[in-house]
Amino acid sequence: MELQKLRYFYAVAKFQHMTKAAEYISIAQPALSQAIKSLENELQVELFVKKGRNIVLTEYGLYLKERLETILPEIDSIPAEIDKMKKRVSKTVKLNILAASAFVINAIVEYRKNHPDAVFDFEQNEQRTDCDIVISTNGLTHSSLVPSVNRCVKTERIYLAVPKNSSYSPMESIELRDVRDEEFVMLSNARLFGVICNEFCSKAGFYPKILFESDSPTAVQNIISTGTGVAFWPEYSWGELNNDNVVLLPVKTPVCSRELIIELYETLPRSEYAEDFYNFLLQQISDNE
Amino acid sequence: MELQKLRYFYAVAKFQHMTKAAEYISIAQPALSQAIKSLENELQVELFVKKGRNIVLTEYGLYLKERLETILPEIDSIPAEIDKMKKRVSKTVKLNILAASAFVINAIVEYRKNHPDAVFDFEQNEQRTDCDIVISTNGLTHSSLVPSVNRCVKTERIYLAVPKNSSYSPMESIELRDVRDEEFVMLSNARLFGVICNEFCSKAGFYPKILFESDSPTAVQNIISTGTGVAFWPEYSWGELNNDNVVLLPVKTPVCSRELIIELYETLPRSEYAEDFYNFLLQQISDNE
DNA sequence: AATACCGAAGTTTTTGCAATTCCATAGTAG
DNA sequence: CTACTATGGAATTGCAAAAACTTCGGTATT
Repeated sequence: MELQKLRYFYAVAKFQHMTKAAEYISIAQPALSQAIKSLENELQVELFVKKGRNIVLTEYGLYLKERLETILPEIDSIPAEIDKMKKRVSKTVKLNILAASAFVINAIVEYRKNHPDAVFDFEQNEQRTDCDIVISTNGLTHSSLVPSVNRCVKTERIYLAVPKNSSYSPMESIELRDVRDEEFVMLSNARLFGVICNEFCSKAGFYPKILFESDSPTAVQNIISTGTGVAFWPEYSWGELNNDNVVLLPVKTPVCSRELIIELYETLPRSEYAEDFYNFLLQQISDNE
Repeated sequence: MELQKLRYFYAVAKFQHMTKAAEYISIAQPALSQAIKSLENELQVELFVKKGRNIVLTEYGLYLKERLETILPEIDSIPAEIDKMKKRVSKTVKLNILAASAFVINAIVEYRKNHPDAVFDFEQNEQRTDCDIVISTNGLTHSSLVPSVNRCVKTERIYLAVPKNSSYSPMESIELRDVRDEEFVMLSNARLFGVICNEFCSKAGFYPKILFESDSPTAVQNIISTGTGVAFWPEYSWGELNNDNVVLLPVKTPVCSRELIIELYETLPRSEYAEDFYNFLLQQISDNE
């Protein structure tokens, strides 16, 4: 019961005519006769009977034809579907964003304005290695099996966000130890960022009092803007800060920054937009400076 | 996209392991590798990727596997279904009953008491030629393409049915012309039988007055039994007459009879019960005598 | 005479196997 | 902790068997 024979059979069943069917599928007529006979042999059933010098379907042949009526289109749709998938996949950029997710999300939104057919597969997974673009930081040990084809290390300054109505807001910059008694808002799930910030504080000689641990930069903004606390705010990672009630102050000492590592990989299948989006990301960072 | 390759692929997809799959489907591992590669080539897509020293499905492979999950069982069910059909068909006796249908129906009911799995395909169609058993009469021109393997011609006497309360009922037999003024009940749809009966009357020198034309022997019985008419009643064709209000009289002149021709054919596929039922039919006629 | 299916012989393509190679992991010793 | 070795597992190559096609000729139907 090979598929080809079933297709042959189906053609003959439709034409009810060997020669025409053979012509249709572009093989010699004896080959077709043989194929049908071998199929009949396999099923141990007559599929056609001679009627005059033509042939007609038997009860069994009719049944087989009806079954094939649904099965063959089903099978034929597979290559087409896979082709569609291929197209979609080639337009997909696989991202592994271990840091600076909000920044990348903004970049994606911006990028799609000019490339509306681009698709982004966005993950945060230290294990995953088969991505086009990985963004990590100096605290992370993301080890890919293959070397990146391009790699950019960007120093990201980390500001102190203070409420506008606080006494700090008019300052140009600040010493971190000056806010040692303030209450801090920290990101809970961005643990790595939390670790770094704690290190800053310990360099400044204090251990921060935690007012609130939140999941989202937005929540951090909201809490700061109530005037009840301060927070560290990374230059790029959380996107632009556009809240009139919060002010970002550079920290004089200690040096508050971290390294953003943006890597481009050659994946298979080749992603059409990967390299272009990589360059777009770097440009976005430059524009922010 | 041959079915075999798809099956091979499916095995590999299930095992996620070439060698094990090759063992499972009983071919050598290189053959399997080649088959998969050729499938990948046809679809222009990688179906597996190496992971360490094993292989795992790609996105495309996963999709193909899921599709096959429904398609393969669908195809595999076909031979089984055809086998079932074959069994059923072999137990079917194809009848073409151009005369004596009631008689045959009784025989079928009787026969199935001893052969409950026998199936009867009962038709009345002068065109149809691929039947196991054909019953016709001397007035019919049923011409099959092949000669019958067995043939039995039986003379069927045709009685005159009269009401029990009529003056004819005590007689042993009757001259047809004696009932020339009676009103007749004729079968309308059994046109051939009607023709014969009209011939009998014309031989007897009269044209019968028609009281009623009916479709069913039962209706004929009912009408006769009201005492309002007489009718011709074939010896076998309409089954036994068991009605206390009607009496069957042999007709002395003209000779009232017709020939029942019962033929057995060799059909393909071979019907298991055809010959046996043929003999049963003949025996039923003998028993009636 | 024309149409249409079937059969036989020869050729090409596909499929399968065996031996081998290549690669990645795991184990082991210095 | 590095390096050498063993092992598991897939890919490559070369060759044999089987399947599928083609051409040519045959036979039956109209």
